[in-house]
Amino acid sequence: MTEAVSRPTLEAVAARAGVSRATVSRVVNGGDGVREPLAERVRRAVEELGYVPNQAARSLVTRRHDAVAVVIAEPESRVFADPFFALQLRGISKELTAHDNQLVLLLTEGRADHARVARYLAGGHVDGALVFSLHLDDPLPGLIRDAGVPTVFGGRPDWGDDPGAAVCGRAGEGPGHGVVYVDCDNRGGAHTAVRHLVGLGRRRVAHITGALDQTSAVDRLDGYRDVMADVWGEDDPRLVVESDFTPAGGERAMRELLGCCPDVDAVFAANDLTALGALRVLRESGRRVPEDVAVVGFDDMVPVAEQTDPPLTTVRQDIEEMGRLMARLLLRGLSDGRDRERTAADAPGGGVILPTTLIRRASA
Amino acid sequence: MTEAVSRPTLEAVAARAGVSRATVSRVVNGGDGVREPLAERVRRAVEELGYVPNQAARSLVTRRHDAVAVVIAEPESRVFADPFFALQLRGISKELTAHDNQLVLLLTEGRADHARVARYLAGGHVDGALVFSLHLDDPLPGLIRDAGVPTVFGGRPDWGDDPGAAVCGRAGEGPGHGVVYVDCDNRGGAHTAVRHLVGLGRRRVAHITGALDQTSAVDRLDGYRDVMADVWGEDDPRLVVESDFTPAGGERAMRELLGCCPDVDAVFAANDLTALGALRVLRESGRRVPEDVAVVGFDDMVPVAEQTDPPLTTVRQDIEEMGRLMARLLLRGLSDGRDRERTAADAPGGGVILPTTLIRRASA
DNA sequence: GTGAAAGCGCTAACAG
DNA sequence: CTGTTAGCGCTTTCAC
Repeated sequence: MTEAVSRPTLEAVAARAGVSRATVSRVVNGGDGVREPLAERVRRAVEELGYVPNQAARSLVTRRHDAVAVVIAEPESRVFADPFFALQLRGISKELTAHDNQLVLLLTEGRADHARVARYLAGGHVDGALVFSLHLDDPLPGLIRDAGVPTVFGGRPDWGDDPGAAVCGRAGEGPGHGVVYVDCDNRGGAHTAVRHLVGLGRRRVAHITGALDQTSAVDRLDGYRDVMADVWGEDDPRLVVESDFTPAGGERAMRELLGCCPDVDAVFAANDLTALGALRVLRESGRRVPEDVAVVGFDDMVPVAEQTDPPLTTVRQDIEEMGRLMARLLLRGLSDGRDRERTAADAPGGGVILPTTLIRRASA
Repeated sequence: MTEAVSRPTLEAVAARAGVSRATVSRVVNGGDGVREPLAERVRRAVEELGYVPNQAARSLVTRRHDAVAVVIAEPESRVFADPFFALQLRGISKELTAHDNQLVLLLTEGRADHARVARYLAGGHVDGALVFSLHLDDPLPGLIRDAGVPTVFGGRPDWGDDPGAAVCGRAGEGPGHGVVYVDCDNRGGAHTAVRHLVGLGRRRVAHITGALDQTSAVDRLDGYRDVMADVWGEDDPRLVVESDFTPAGGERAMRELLGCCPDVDAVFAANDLTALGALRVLRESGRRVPEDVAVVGFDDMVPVAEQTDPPLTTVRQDIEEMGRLMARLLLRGLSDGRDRERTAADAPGGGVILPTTLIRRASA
């Protein structure tokens, strides 16, 4: 384990280049207002000494860190079971990197970690935070809001704006005014999925929900109900089975469904993993997909959806883009905040909802 | 997006408690050598003002950051396709959190990012680095070594110590002396897998490799060859098919295998995802598993291995523990380095190899 | 035990 | 344009 070595300081570079510290600082930070011969001398000195600015010293005076915290509340290990989180992170990382910001990852395992995260955020280590508020009763969003750090949420927080916001636009001014979040159009995606099944001539369309303590699951359920009510006036409650976004949960729910409604001819699963479980049970029960029962998923986790038997028709959301967008929104907010003093009135609250698209494969 | 507010300083706390800044500093940092009545006054002032130390100021003088970088080189998106990386991160995060260290995540998408990472590490923003060196020809490990930051590698680097090191102990002094890494016993795990198949009476045991530009894949292949050579003196090269750790790759390889060696009666797949693909092709071809062909995987990604048909027999490695161990080793090295000046001689180089175990399910 | 004083390395007014 | 001068908020000798 190599030992860290002490780095040269601005002072050293200044001495070597025969200029003042201020001049070196100017060159290092863009070089505006330094005449070429001098600037070149400084650059050479920087090069020769292998000078790298000390970020701590810089932050101390600028009060900027060029770092953003990503907070992932993970009471259940489900987050790690599907690649959702990884894709999101990748999108975030790309955007942050493009703007020379670091990504500080804060993983929480439960209540005990909340205080730590709040303290960290309040401690002004980072310029802003990207928070995934996974569960409806999560106290974290509140704590974070109190910490007074610019924040963008991933997924509609339960106290956020109304979910029926304009696709790919700003949501209206709701109770959560001032809250910024990015989500996909869960409700609209569910509409698309269910309408597609209905359009296929299916009459007994069931829904296996996600974990209903997450807004995404609730919104998808609402979307399902919208269409069912629209088409048949009222829905058969037995066609809705609560589950939890996992393959095992999907299996369980599908079994329950076949038990109480053997005439089911279509299933809208809350996500691809759930659909995977449902497909397995359908096969076991001797049903053909899509001939006997059509199945639609949600997410379009490509490695999953393409590999199922038959390949899964699903509602695609661009997860990586969501991550990227969250980061972009945060960084924009930060630079806006720096350009001019911000008043409470122009806080750019609201949600950005990304569109979804139906990917037709063989299962429906 | 809430605006950040300015925090109280040490000075403010000192004023409120009626003591000097030095005293407050002492209390905040453990409180040794401050008499109780005073200390209590300070604590109350801290509480009332909601004081949180400014890390930048602290780092500037202590030269410590209590932060560790995690570098993940990800030229291919495969890293995100399986939960490997997430589990590893979780283990790391737990250990770092327990020691009040932050996790700075550095994701790289290609060569262009290497310089950035090297610069960041050299910039002294973090106390150490945890690096996953995924590919044999990766220049990153070298760059990082040059950056002079204490580092622990995840997975044996190609220029590291010899792979046949003692299980769960320190590896010998090889060419990569001074390099610290954590890996699982890839070769030994392969031995176990292949011996198990042989013990089942299988005579035509094939191996579908992982991406051979990663040491884990090479070591598993070597382990396979060890046993084959041991049992039959020499191996049939057609029984080894190169693949890439993905389900699609596993399918392709399995098809190739069935084409050239239709008499194959066992397959050792380089990981569970590969086994998944192989199982699919075997089923398609009408072969029964394990009756006609026995299959063993590697990793024991539980959500994958338990859900295959039939459930997968596989070599388990404790991924989360690997992450935790990497962090522990790094932190230990860091605190050792602080306690006393370190000489080159006592750099605790070497690898730590975690054991693997065979998990018997139905596929072999 | 406690306080006073001296910086850590850098940026940002302000002069020149 | 360039240099001089003050700190940013904290820790850490060093006196008392």
